[in-house]
Amino acid sequence: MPRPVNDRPVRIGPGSVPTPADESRFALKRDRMLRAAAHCFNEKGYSGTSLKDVAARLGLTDAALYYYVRNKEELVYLCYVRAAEVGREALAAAVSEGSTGLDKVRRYLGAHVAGMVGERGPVAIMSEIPSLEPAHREEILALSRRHGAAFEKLLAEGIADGSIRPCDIRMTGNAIMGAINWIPKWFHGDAEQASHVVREFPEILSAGLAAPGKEHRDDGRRARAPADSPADSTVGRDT
Amino acid sequence: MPRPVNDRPVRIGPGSVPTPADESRFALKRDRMLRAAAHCFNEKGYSGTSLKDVAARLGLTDAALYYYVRNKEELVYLCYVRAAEVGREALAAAVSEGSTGLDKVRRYLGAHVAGMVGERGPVAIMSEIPSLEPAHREEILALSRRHGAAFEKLLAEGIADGSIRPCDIRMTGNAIMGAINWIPKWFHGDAEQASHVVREFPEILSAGLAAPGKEHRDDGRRARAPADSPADSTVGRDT
DNA sequence: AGTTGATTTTAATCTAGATTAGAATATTGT
DNA sequence: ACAATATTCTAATCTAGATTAAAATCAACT
Repeated sequence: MPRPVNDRPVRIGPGSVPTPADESRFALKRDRMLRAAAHCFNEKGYSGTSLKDVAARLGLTDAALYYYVRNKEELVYLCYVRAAEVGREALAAAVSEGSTGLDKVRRYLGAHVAGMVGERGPVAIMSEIPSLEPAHREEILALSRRHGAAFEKLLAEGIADGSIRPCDIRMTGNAIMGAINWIPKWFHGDAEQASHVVREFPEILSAGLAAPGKEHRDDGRRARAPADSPADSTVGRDT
Repeated sequence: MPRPVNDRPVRIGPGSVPTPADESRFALKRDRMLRAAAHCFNEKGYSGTSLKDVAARLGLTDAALYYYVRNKEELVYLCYVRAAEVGREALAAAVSEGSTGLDKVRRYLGAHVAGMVGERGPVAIMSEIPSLEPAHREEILALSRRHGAAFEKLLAEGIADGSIRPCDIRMTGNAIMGAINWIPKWFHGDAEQASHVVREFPEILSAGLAAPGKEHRDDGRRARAPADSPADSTVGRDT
C-alpha cells in the first residue's frame, strides 16, 4: 500500500514502471476529486465542507482522499491551481486567436466563462487563499498576479489600437475579474443555464469597454424579465 | 457578571434601567468588534482567522468576545448583516434621491462603494453564507435576494425610461454585484486609494449601461498605467 | 471608600474534523 | 489461480480552536 508522493503514486518493485494508463487513471480520478471538492466549497462554503462531504460525493470514505492528497490544505491548493489553469488557458487562447485588444478581451471572457460553467466542471471560488500554507499561498498569488497583469495588458493593447476607450486599466481589471470570480456564487450547474450565461455574460462585461464607434453588433437583444427564479445573486447571494 | 442576551446586556436589580449611554457604549464596542472581524476575515480568510486574531486587533482576549457575541457563527452572521446594511442604505438613498433609472444606479454604486471602502469600515466579503446556521443563513439570503431584486428593479426602471439600454437584467445584476462583492479582496484600506476607487469604480461598472446618446460626460479621462503596485486583483487575487 | 453591575481575564474543558495505521478489497498482468 | 500493486475501508488518535466557569478588574454611582 504505497502512499502517493507529490502528485503521482509511487511505483516500486521489479518490472513495474508506471504505465501511462496508470498515471492517467490516477490523474483522472484526482481531477474528479478536485471537481467534487470545488463543488462542495462553492456550495457549502469552505469551513462548511468536511473531507467527508467531499468523499461522499465520490462514494468514498474521507480517509480515501488521503490517497490523492496530503491534507485538506493541499486539496484546496490544488482546486485553486485548477481554477487558475482554466483562466490561464482561456487567456492564452484568446491572445493567440484574437485580433484587436477588444477582440482578445471578448474571446478571453467567453472562453473563461465557458470553462467555468461548462466541461471544466465547477471551479472553486478562491476565497481562502490567505489560509493556504505560505509556499502554496505565494504560488497561487503569483499565478493570480500573472493572470491579472496579462489581462491588463490586453486592455492596454485595446486602448492603444483604439478598440477600447481610455479607462483606468487597474480598476477596470478589478471590476471584470471580480465579476468573473463571483460566478460560482450564483451559478449552480444547470447545463441549460450554462449556455445562456456563456452567451450573455461576456457580452455584458465588455459592454462598457468598446471605444465610441466600435460598439459590438447588438443582435436585437431586448430587455428580458428577471427570468423565473426568485431573484438572487447580490450582496453575497448564494446557496 | 450578567451575560448579554440577544443583542444587549441584561440589566437586573432594582433601580438600574439601562441608560442610553450604556446601550450605545455596548453597541459601539460591538460595532468596532464587527469591523475588526471583517478586517480579519477579508485579510486572513475565514478559516484562517481565529477568535484570538480578532480579539488581538482589539487588544482583548478571545474569551472577551463572548461578552458581545454568542459564538463565532454569530460573529460572522453579524458581519454579514452589517455588510447587507451598508448595501441596503446605499440603495435606499439612491432610490430616494435619484432621477432616472440610470441615475439611481449610478448613485447607488457610488454610495455602496464609498461605504465599503470608507467610513463604514471594512465590510466582510460574504463567502461563508452556507456555513451559517439555517436560521441565520435564511435571513442573510433573504436580505441578499431583496437587495438583488431591488437593484434589478432599478435596471428595469432605467430600461423603461430609456436611460439604460436593453439588456439581460438578471445577468447584468450578477455581473455588477459580483464586481462589488469582490472589492474586499483587492482593496486594503489605504484612505488615499479609497477616494480613487470611489471616483473610478462606479463609473466603470455603469459604463456599459447607458443607452446610446445617454452616455455619461467623460471628463477627459485618459488611459492610466496600472498604477504602481505589482499588478494584482484577478482570478482570486488577495493578500 | 463601598456597592453594584460591566467588562475582561485566566485557566480549563470540549469537540468536530482532520489525520494516521493497518487491514481489507480490487485490479491488473502473467 | 497467483502475485503484486493500487485503492479503499475501519477504527483509532490528535489537535487547533472554540467554548465555558469563575475570578479579577474597572467605572459609575451614593
